[in-house]
Amino acid sequence: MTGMHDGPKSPPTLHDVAREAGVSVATASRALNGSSRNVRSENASRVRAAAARLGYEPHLSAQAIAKGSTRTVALVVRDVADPYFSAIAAGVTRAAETDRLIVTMAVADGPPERELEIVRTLRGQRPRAIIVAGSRVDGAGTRDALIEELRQYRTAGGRVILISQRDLPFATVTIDNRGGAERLARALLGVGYRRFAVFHAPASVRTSRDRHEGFVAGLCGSGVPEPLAIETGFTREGGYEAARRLVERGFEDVEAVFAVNDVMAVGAMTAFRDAGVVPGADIGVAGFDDIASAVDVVPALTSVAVPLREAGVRAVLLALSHDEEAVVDLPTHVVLRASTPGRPTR
Amino acid sequence: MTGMHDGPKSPPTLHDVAREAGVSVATASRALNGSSRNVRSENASRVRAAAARLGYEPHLSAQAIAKGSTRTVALVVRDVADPYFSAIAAGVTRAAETDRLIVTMAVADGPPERELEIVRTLRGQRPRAIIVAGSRVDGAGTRDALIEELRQYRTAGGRVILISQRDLPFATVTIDNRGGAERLARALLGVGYRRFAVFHAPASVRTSRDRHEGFVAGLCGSGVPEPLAIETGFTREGGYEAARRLVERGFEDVEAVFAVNDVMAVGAMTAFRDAGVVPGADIGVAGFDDIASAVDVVPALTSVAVPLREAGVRAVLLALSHDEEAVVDLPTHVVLRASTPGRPTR
DNA sequence: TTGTAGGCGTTATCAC
DNA sequence: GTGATAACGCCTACAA
Repeated sequence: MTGMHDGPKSPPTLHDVAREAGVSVATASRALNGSSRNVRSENASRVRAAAARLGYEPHLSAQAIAKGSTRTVALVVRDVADPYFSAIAAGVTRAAETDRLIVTMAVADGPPERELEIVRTLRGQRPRAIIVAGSRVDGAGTRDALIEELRQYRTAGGRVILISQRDLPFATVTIDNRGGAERLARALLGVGYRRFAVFHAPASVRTSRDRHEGFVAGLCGSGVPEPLAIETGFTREGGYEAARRLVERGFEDVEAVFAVNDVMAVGAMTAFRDAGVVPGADIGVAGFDDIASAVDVVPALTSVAVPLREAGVRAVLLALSHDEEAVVDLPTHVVLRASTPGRPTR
Repeated sequence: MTGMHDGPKSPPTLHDVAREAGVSVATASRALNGSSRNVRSENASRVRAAAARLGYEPHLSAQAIAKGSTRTVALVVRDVADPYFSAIAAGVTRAAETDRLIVTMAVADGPPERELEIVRTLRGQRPRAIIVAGSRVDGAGTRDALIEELRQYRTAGGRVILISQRDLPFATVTIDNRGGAERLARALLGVGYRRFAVFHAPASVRTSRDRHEGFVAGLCGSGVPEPLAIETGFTREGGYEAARRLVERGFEDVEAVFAVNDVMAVGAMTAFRDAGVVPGADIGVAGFDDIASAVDVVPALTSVAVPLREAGVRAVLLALSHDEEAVVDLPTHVVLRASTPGRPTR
């Protein structure tokens, strides 16, 4: 019996491995991680064997401080559970894995100041890159502070990648929100709708604003009236609420609604149904994002497909590149489905 | 002009802060992190001011190696984009934030060996805890290796938390899959269904097996025939596929199907519709998990609600506790909706 | 209360 | 090729 109460044995160190293999730490280090070639192959295998026997795993923090750099990428999202962000996160983790990067995740839901605070503490990790998805960098006074914080991080050698619109001096993966919404408007005009409502979030949500503006732009010159704008939350409940309000107001001739994202659109469809209005038949509904469930909802939701996963992947690629202000533009495309069967052009 | 090509200035260190404040590193360290009280308040504020001026942020890796412990929690999931896992992840990040923990995320989709490999490299981070959600620890030969790996990690002072079934000697957050499925079966019997099909994943997926078994158990003694079991993938496509097969086989009298998770159920409903079979009316459909969209799908999906977010929160709490094999049992409850309006008991 | 010095686990620089 | 040894940025006795 070797002792019944050993307590937490601390993990084996490189030192232990070296001793076990009968070589110096330097050699052990080289055999396991270093530029490999310069160690006698017999010793190399001795070391590897010893490492395996001991269950040695290099202490990443120690490596980080010795090498002066980490293999960590920090991802900031507003809500992991939201399909929009989780799709991006999936892309990020996927790409990170192939490049042996570690992904740390921070959630910035609270107020905008919170986002600033998060980025600040994130810097403590000394990540190779900070990827900010869907920030409300737009928000008032904190905006400048956040930019300053990110800039400082960058001059300290970090990479900043934004997934949003290209309006900040950082590498950015943009999603063609404006263009997509514009094309969606044209497509809806094409199937005969003439009178629209737009369910949008407050103007501080840049994504919402861009999609809204794009939609209006797409209607331009068609001679149809300005769409009815209803402001609400950027969430499923927001969409539900807005639809309820539209019903209460008696529709005001609206034939189709464009909700600036799919979860809002889905919420709206449910609200319509709850009010006895049949989406698709009584009123057209379109969203944006083309989330997975768009196709399983009834009627299937017309939307604008956004390569979210791809955005995550590209963000990591940008993180690895060295182009400080590179911009990757991701296309979006309209997907017409049963929720907008169209109206006869009278 | 101070030089136009400064290059990446490395981030300020505690040393810099100390110098700027005119004190020793030790004092600076104490003022910023240490037991605080024992430093003259004037010096303390000097240091804090200097830190703020320089934009200093402590190097977490350095702290980790100096203190011999991190504030990191590693989360292993099978797919971030899956609402099941993203809900758990949301809970984990939420709880981690209130405890100022850093969450790193790893995705274990590939083969089971991949999971082993991931846990191994995760150990390199020396995280306080490794939380494994929905692992297929069941899978054959790698199972023992994985257990051994986790055990090793634990004896090295790490905490292991599993979110799954309680069949491994580690702290576990359990979800009452069996019980939930059992009660679901009874509820469906209660509204009059008598002939069932179960869409389930291969037996190696423990969650699927438990729900399947629970459902069968719930039927027990009611005199209804053994449900028709159709094996398929644990995904939306799997559900679609299974439904298609059931339709092809002419239903064999099946009045309601139980898909072992909601995304499968949703896929199944779409498949039924595509085949001209109206879910709810022509055939009952029930799922498990009660994902957010269950209520927006048509007809609204009968399901078993699982406190996924809560599971994530509790996992972090367990990570902070010191009970090595604690078990937290999370209840599930049946939610009957329009997808199972019931059949007359003839 | 403050500073000095040693140590944490690695890597990198030098001699050998 | 290999082995001492000095970093890396921080914390923490210990001493002053």
